[in-house]
Order: sequence, then C-alpha cells, then structure tokens
Amino acid sequence: MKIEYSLLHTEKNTKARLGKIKTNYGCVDTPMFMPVGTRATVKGLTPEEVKECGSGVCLANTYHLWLRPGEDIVAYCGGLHKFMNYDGPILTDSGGFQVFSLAKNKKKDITEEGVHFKSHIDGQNLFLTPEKSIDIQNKLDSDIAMSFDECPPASASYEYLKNSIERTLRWAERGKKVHNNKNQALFGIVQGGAYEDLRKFSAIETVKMDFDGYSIGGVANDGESKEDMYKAIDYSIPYLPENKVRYLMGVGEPVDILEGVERGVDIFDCVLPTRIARHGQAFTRHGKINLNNAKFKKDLDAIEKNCDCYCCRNYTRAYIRHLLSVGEVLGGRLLSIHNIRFLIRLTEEIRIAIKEDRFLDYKKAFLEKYDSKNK
RNA sequence: GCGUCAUUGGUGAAGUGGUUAACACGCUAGUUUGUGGCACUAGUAUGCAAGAGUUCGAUUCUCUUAUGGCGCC
Repeated sequence: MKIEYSLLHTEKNTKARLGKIKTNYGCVDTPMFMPVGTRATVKGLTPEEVKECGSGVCLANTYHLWLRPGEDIVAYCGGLHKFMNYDGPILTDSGGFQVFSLAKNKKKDITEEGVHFKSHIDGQNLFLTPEKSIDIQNKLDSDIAMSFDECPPASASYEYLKNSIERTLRWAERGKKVHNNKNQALFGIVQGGAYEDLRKFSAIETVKMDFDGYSIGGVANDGESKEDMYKAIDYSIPYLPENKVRYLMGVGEPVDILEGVERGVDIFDCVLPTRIARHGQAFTRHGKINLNNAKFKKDLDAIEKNCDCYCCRNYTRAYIRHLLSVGEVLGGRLLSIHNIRFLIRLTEEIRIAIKEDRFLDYKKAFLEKYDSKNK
C-alpha cells in the first residue's frame, strides 16, 4: 500500500490538526518533525539513535543518492530501508531544492525539459528531469516521494514565479505519469511565493492531479521574511484537501513549527537541528545556546535539565564544550541527538495540546519562555 | 670571561625610519530553515625585551642592561 492519512481531530480555536499516517513501515502521529538524512544517514547518528529521538520519518535526498552511490546500487542493496538499516518510513526529496541552490543561471539552466546543474562533487554537467527524479525515487524505494519542482528564491518576481509555478505543475504531471512504485506515495508541491493568487492557483491545480499528500514549498529560503513564510502557508492551506497530509518543506525553527501547526500543517523537516549541532549550538526552552561559548567551560548541568534525550541524561555542558573545542565528532553527535529530540518533543507536546484544544495556550507559554533569551 | 647572533600578540611568525604592525593558527562572539561545503561572518598587539640617545618622526639607527642560542678561552 501507499500511505493512509487519517485526520483525528482539528483543534477548536485554530486550524491545528491531529492525525495519523499509516505506512508500510509503521504508523506515525502528526504534527511531526522529520530529521534530514541527505545521503542516507542522519549525519553522525545510527538509525537506532534516530529512532530513540522519537523520530517517525526520516528524509533522504534524491540528488545526492543519484550521484553517489547511484539509485541502481541502492536498489541492488535492497532499497533505501535495507541499505541504511532504517525500518521506519523514509521520505525522499526530489532534488528540487538543489535546482534552487545549484543551478547558477536560472534562466539558462532551468528549461521546460529539466534542469542543468553542475555536480557539487566534481563539477560535471548534470541534467535532471521530472521523469528522472521520479524514476530514481522509485528505485530508492522510499515511502514518500516528492514531485520534482522548482524552488524559486524568495526574491523572485511575480512574473518569474507565475511562469515557474506553471512549469512546476507540468513537471508534476509528467512525474505522476511515470511514477510506478506501488508501495510509494507521491506528493505534489505548491509554490507561488508570498502571492495569494499564485498560491491559490498552484494549490488548486496541484490538488486536481490527486496526489497522496501535498507540500508547501519555496519557503524558508534566501532570506525570506517570516511574514512571507506565514503568508505562503495561509494562502495555500485553504485549497488543500482535509483528508491528505500537508507538509511544509524545510521548516524549521521551533517558532515556525508552531506557526505552521497553527495554520494546519502536519509535517515538517529541517536540517537545522543537525547542522547547528555540528556548529556547536543547541535548542533549549529558552532559545538557542552556543556550546562553544567560554561560559560553559565549567558548566556541570545538562544542556537542558528536564530533557529526556540520551545526551542530556548522560553528559554535561562542560564535556560537550570540550568535545567541540578539540574537534571530536562526538560533540556534534550528542548535540544532534539533543536537537532532534528537542524538536520531536515539541511536536509531541503540540499533539497533546491539540488533543486538549489548548494549542494557543501552549504556543504562548512556549514562546514566552523561548523569546526570553535568544531566538 | 670574550666574541657573535637574536629578542615582535596566546602561539608560529612577516615587516618598515613616517597614515590603522602582514599572514596563519588559537581565542572571542555571531550566522545557519526541502544540507555541495564541521562552513561562513566579524572581533582579537595603543604596541615590536627594558631603559636612554640620534631624528621633525623609531618597532626599524646608536648605546646600556636583561634573557636566550652559538663559538672561543
């Protein structure tokens, strides 16, 4: 089977939704956060550690796995689950984001047929099409595949966006046509920047194609303001069906997860918890802290006193600071575990709050604490 | 004891008689939102062993002292 989403409850005062997704690799509750494992690994962590964080779904990336080791190798090794030894659900991104980050000359490199890239590894010229992206994802055998879209920068003009979302719709159609993995869901992606009519058009047309779930894309990039991000969600959600999952791509910060949930988003993914971890930073209830800071040299507390993650149960800030300062990989590993657990715990608490129809109170309490120090 | 060469920030060091003493590391802080990049950005010696002199001006020249390396008795 593909996936099955059931909407269990909509919060009384907001659009926040409690739901459940059934997959071939188990059930997951929504709202939820998915850690990113671009190259078939959540950087530094074993699948057991990822699962211990409470993670339901894990991400992997079509573009990266296409280059190395290649989708045929992954297929030969039994598909992504077996290959990376992860028995939970896996979602693959389509490579659309790499169009955004790697195609240097948007006008020249992005054609109707597909997108020209330069490999970030050796600079060789690559060409990715909707058909190719879906074919790779079929072979990777993830549980959820994403349509190949263009993720335009926030600075894109109305005119550019208009053409872009029309092309993304045609790409979605082409991808859907060749998608042939019976065990894999395929999601459509809504684009349109912060323009109400473009989001509406993109959403309505994407929904017409009847995907297994829908994403809101093109947010949280290129210095986009938070207001624009929230607008993008607000303008897209009303046109998405109630009985399908809604995925806000690439988000993110605790604040944005709360704002997304309030607006009716079910799932999130973001590199932030693992990336900032490798750079020494940790999420806490009071905001982010930087464990590189000298003030933690003799700090014998856990990163967070009441956190139940493996890191906080066993290690002090002083020790983690030491690991970071001498460049030991364990520092980043422990912080990754903490940060992933932090976001997943946030979604766990959000689910309870939705169930009890007190999401706004929960959000307010969280933000009051979180804003009190650092953002 | 004599001669000789050195002495620049936390470290390794570049450099010049004249505006803000290069660079690297380290250190300090910040950034990071569908991960190309444990990356990026910024700050970090009011002073060039100490003192005196020459000079309009000295970290740069001269002398004395201190410390250290090397050589000779």
